[in-house]
Amino acid sequence: MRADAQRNAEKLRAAAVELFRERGLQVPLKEIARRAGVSHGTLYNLFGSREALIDEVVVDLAAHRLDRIAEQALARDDAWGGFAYYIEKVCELQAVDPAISDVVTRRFPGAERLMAVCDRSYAAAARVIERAQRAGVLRPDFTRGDLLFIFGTNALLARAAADAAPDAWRRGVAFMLDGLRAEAAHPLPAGPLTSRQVYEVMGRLAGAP
Amino acid sequence: MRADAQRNAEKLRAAAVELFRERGLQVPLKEIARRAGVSHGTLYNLFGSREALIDEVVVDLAAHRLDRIAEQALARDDAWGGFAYYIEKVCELQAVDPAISDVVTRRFPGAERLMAVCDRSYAAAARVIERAQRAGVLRPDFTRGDLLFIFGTNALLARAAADAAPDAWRRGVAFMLDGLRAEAAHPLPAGPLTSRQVYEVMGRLAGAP
DNA sequence: ACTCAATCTGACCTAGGGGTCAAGTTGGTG
DNA sequence: CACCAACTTGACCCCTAGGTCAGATTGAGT
Repeated sequence: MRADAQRNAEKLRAAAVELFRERGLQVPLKEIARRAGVSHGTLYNLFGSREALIDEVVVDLAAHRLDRIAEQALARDDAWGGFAYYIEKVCELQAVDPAISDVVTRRFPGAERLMAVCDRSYAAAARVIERAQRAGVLRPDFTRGDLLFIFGTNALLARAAADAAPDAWRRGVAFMLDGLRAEAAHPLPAGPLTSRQVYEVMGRLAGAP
Repeated sequence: MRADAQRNAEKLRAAAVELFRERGLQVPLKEIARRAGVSHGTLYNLFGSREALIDEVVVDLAAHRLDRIAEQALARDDAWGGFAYYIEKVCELQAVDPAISDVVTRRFPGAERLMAVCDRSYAAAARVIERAQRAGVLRPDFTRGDLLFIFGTNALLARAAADAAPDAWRRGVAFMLDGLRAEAAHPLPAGPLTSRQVYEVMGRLAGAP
């Protein structure tokens, strides 16, 4: 790779990470190129697709932060505190960083590394949930799919409120958490979804056809 | 108004109500014209704007249904049952009818009659909430703004899940309701929003710039 | 049946995003 | 320093959606 290409790739990565974190993973690629000060043709030359760019620029960032949250959640003594910590921190991350919000929420089938991170994070979430359920503090009818829907809707709310009321999401999450405690549980009106269904719904929630 | 114009207006209203209820209030106007079998120019001639079309076609429908739900909620003896009924039924309506979902959610400043319906419905919701709070069954820190956010996020989830899992929204709403009971309440991490903030956020939640 | 205003149509304009590629520019090697 | 492959550019294509308007058409009054 020639030196100028190297430089341009670096400028593009920097611009991409900025814009992704400001406005989410769907920012127009042309705008990234504009901020980087290169032609959008160059962006396509060097990366080929949005997914490839995301894979290079966002994945490690997201992986690191999500792993850390799961780790700290599991490190807490009380299972409920760990569960609540996990949900709150992930939601906070979503509110603060639209890029990560989209990682949690959106399905990008083209971004392989990103999908791997999602899977790992999902597995960690499952551990947090199971621990809380075994301890009898989290309602037993709560599933990983329900967790994803919480994140999915929180992502949308937090983004919508980012300017006008940056903490608005906290109230919704708090209500939800109070409803997830084992002692608050009343029977659910509908059974759990298959992971196929969850996948479908998450895709559409984030703007698929 | 000439007879052919009358006929076309009728065809357009019929097509609009169909498409609005199938896919929400943002369906392309050209598609409505196509289904009505007229040119989109005619649609602009006869109605002028999307808001005007909505005002003619959706408002009464929505008003009637929303009023009925509020009425029946208030007719119930137990305040909690009434509150839960109200939320469940509105959310169900959102799941079943994307047009009404958008009425509840979206701000259409151009549609005067629609805004009036929203206000009336909002006032009815306030009565349901207050009654439940006075009875001590609904947590006292719950506000009308929180209710709108529930509807706003439910609208998005229900629409995303419409095909793959038509009842998915029920679980989320049930968790939420369990968290809204007075006896489930733990202190909230953030204070209530001003109505200005709620208005802003709802606007963006439904896709404003 | 004639006339003309009311009405309809569809080509055309805007703006925006995704994506491609011929032609021009330039890094770096012999 | 000359040369060529690597690289960059921006004009161009696609599409979707909103919106306008000159000219063709047609309802209905006489």
